[in-house]
Amino acid sequence: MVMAINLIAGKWAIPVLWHLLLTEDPLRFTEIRRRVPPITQKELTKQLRLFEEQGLVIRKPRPTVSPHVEYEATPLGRSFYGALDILRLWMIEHVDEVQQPKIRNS
Amino acid sequence: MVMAINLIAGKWAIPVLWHLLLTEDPLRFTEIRRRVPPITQKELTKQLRLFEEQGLVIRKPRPTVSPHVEYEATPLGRSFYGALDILRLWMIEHVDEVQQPKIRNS
DNA sequence: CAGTATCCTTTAGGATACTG
DNA sequence: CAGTATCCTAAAGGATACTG
Repeated sequence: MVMAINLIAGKWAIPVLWHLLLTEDPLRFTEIRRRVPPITQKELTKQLRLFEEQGLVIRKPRPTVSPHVEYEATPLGRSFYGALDILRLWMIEHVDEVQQPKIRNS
Repeated sequence: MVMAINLIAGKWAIPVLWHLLLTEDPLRFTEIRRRVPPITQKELTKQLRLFEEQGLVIRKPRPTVSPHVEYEATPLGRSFYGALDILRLWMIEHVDEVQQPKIRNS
């Protein structure tokens, strides 16, 4: 459980993965960046490398005339859709009941 | 979705919440610590305060002869059980497919 | 276009000592 | 027993400049 949560920990993990799960098609680096503002190049690169290492996402360089790189969820990545969707539904149902902590104390 | 994940982000959030969800009974501070090693007093206090602020857990001081404090999941906290269980089941099913990243790069 | 490299600030979290 | 307070280190993450 903790391991599963670690996959989607980090500020940008869910937004990035979610966009890759919402489409059948691969997305280009720049396109992901456009859909997940305001993520920086550094953080997007880091997150994609991490997903790739973990096997949730596959990287596909396209050495065409206008060279670019596409990213796509693997079957393992796609198997995570249900868990994310449960979290999404829980949030929709309970968002109003959750109190926002003044400071995430320290 | 991101909001839901933030509730259970942090190193000790899931272990602490899970133990409170697995029992009907309130748990004492020291009992939680015993079940979630090796959490420090500081981190357990911080996490419980955070859950309390968010409305997932309720704090019940018992001013008895041997004074102590009990913690219990609220109905809102208990409503999170399903989401955590999905993550648990996903992990059980896919733990072997996930590659451990060498370094959680930076 | 899709990255690296570097510098910097903020936050998380551990260790330890102390207290009503 | 159930905390605070303090100090410290490590990790996360932002900003910016550079590159094959």
